[in-house]
Amino acid sequence: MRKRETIRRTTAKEVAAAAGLSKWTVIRAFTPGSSITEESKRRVMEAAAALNYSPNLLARSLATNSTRQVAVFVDDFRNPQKLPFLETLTDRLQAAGLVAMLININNHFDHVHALLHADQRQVDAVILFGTAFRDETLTDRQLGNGMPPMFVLARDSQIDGVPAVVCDAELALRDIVNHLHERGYRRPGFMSGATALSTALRRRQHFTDFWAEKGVSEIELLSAEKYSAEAGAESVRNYLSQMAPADRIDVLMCENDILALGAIDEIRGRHGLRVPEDIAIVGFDNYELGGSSAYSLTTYEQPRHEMVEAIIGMIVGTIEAETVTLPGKLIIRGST
Amino acid sequence: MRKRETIRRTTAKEVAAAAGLSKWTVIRAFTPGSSITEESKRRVMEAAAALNYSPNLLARSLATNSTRQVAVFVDDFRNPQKLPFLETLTDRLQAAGLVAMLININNHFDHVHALLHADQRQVDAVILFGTAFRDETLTDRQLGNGMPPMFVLARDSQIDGVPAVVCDAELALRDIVNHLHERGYRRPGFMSGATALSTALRRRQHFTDFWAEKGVSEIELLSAEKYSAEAGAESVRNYLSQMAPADRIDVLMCENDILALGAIDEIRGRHGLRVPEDIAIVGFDNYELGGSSAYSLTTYEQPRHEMVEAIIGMIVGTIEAETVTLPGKLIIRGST
DNA sequence: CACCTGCTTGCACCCGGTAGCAAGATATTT
DNA sequence: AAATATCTTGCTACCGGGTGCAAGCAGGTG
Repeated sequence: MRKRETIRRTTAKEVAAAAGLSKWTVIRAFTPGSSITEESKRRVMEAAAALNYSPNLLARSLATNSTRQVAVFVDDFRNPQKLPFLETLTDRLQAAGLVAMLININNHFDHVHALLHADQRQVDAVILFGTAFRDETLTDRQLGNGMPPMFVLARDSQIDGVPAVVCDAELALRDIVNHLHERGYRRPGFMSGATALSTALRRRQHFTDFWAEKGVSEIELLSAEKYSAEAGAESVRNYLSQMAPADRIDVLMCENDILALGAIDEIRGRHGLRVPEDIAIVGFDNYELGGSSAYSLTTYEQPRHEMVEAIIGMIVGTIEAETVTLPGKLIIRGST
Repeated sequence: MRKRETIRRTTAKEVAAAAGLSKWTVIRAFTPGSSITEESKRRVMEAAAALNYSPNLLARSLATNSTRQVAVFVDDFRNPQKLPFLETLTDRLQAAGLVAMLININNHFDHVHALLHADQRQVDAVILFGTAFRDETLTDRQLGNGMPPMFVLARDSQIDGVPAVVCDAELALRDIVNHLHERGYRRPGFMSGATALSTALRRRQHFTDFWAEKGVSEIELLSAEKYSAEAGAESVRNYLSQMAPADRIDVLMCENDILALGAIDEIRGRHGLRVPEDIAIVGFDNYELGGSSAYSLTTYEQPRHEMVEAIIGMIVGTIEAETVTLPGKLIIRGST
């Protein structure tokens, strides 16, 4: 680890010697609310400043059985929406005196590995950010037995007893379908990115249900497999090549903005069609670039700050609910 | 911390009792290469499995003075390029048995705070990812005195003795300028996102120098203050509104793809100009969306994987160099 | 001036591991 | 079979703090 082994950090004991007090008094000076005279505190602080001392959080964590570290599991880095979420999440965690351990869940490092690792590091909580265990994985009794509490962010929890914070999908899809219906669209399509995911299924289900309420029962289903612009484009390409112009959908809702942007590119570029005149497009997430004049994408914004505050509330224990569902905001732009 | 205080994890001592051995033997069973009989190891492993034991990495870190945690400082979450970099970085760190602590540097939590915090958590290294201390901050003697080793990723180091891994800016700008010159452009402009940053200045300087070699000494300088599509668009808007069409630049190099995408939107949308016919555009980073047919942005790709491998090599000590400069790749598309 | 109260301070022991030594057990040599 | 070499195992001490108790000390009271 390059040099680190040779590094000598000052300890409370050394500060104590310098200040002519015991190490416990030094620790008290650094523990708010503990009983210590002003005079001793001053002497400790002077010595500490001279020696550049600060308490070893590792040792403290070991003794107090609380690390104030939170593992954040992420398994999909393709969605740029993750970045502002990570920004808000790290910011609010830090404000709450916590720190994020970012764990990349992938083929080499799966959920079970990651959870075991996080547990070994004694994290205070695990945030499953946009990811969830598959049901099968759960048969492992790795869970429960003293594992750190888990929380799901921005996706439905699939595990009993694991709370989740989500954007209200029912409200979102109702708003979207109402808007599309008002605009006069009647032949809707839905593009999912990964049909196995519960969030995906939920959005699609609500989309279908609300259209049914409007008397539209036929929903064209496209599937992109991955959440990337190319995948979105490819999915549209397949659809358009199979479908006679007269039978085409007049509006396509994409499960997220990235798919939507890829879809728009494909519709305009390779097929020379217009958005929204030939096919209208709706996304989900309000990714910055969708708002640019090139795309002007109608989308739905998740209440990022509120969601992050809620999950932190769950972690620190001020919120008890099992599931927090927060309303987002429909952003109407030129693509519909 | 919700429940965590009541959680009881099994310790080596308890496993020892169950297996009828001492705690040291239990620990040996979990320490590769230590001297222990097959029989004892089997008994320990059985007891450990039954009790669901795994070693406490916190305690180990305290005893070995090595946490295998690396703090990653990020201060700009606007650039989507950060996300694939974070993906690669976390993946490779995990493969090396390290884990990333993601720290958000912002107004509430500045570099000095963050460094102090990282140090208190005994991280093995700090990666300044796309961020660097300003020179003034360094007058603090907070550095050096046993602080964890720091490494700068994707930006020039501004601190003596702090190694950096960067994409070769000289090579990149030479390739870009050669390409633009070949294509026949002769009136170049350069848009920076934050002129205070050394990386920005460096790219601009090379751009200017290589054009000078081609006999073009006048470079129009635009400034966007921030790295966002809007900022890029605004900067172009200001420029176009001030400049008579005849005097305009014929190619604009933007410091990164996000600025470039904003610039393209603005040029096409509000001004009805064509890219590349009226103004050609070059970006930097090869952000996925720039490759879409809507933008088809000529750009330069940083060698992400090599850069990440290099910085990890520095951290684990297999690479000694002070600065590693790696060649990237010019991606020529329709915008030039 | 003795006595009680309450704050400070030092102490033994603990958190859950690691390091290195020495005794005990086993294997090898002569 | 005795002596020696090698491997196992348990132990003490330690990493750098935190906890609860008891002694020390101050101030206030009768």
